[in-house]
Amino acid sequence: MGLDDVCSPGLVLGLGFPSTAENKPLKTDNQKSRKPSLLKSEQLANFEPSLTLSLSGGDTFDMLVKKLDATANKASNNEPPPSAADLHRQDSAASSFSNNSVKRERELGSSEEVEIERLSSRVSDEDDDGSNGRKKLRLTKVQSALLEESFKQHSTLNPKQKQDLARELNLRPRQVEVWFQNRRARTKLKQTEVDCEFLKKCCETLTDENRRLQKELQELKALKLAQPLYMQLPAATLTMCPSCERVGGVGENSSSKSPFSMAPKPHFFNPFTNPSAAC
DNA sequence: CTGTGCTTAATTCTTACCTCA
DNA sequence: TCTGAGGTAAGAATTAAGCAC
Repeated sequence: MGLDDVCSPGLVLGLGFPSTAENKPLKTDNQKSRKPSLLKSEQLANFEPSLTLSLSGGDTFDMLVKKLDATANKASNNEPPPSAADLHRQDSAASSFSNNSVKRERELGSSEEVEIERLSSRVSDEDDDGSNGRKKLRLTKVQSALLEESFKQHSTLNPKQKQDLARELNLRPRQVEVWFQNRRARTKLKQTEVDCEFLKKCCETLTDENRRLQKELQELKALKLAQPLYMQLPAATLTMCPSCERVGGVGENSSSKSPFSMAPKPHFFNPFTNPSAAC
């Protein structure tokens, strides 16, 4: 791998962002123009150059969609999930419910959402074994897959999307919301790790390059001192600084006839490809 | 069986932004 | 037009359940 492969001239710490607008979340009424900070975080969340959300278990996308459709239909018909294991997990998913907080109540925007919340609460009340410890929900594979699919389409949800997804997954909107929140956090963490690794590599490369150039400089200095004055820098061996494109020594004011003339540099300055640190 | 580390659902607090009086 | 209060959504930090080893 060459230096250019590791560090391109366009190196940006943010690693760039996709230009597509489709990943942007739909704005809610209260979010008509949510501003620079949000856009920035959205972009961070959406930018996953090396992170792909692949389907697990070797399922093709079509297979998954079929499975999800079937599951959604069953959920809407109150049919139990397919396997015994899934049944168990689904049950725990439906029954797990932690304490209602004032804050959560406040979050419930529509009456529909309140109704869903209330129905879900009912389930938990029925299953309540008397302990107040919070039960951890374990999402089924199907639920996770659908959430992932949805996350790929948009990393944030508007209230309607949340409602629909919650209904489809037989979860509370709050649970869908939390899942997306945590998913964004994990994405960001992963991206930070990737960025960190990338920067480490860049740092190592620069260090090596710097060491090499220092060595080269020392050698040139030593060579210069060792040569008699009349032998120093014959015109035919004059070298040109590729960085500033000026000929050092004798050919300084050379015209267009100069054998050392070069075409204008087509690239930006690149610390990884610039061969000379001595000028 | 127990301890440990990891994953992740859930909670709490903070921040940024918006609306409205 | 400016300002402060109140509300909302998202992120950061944290807690804790469940699981594998």
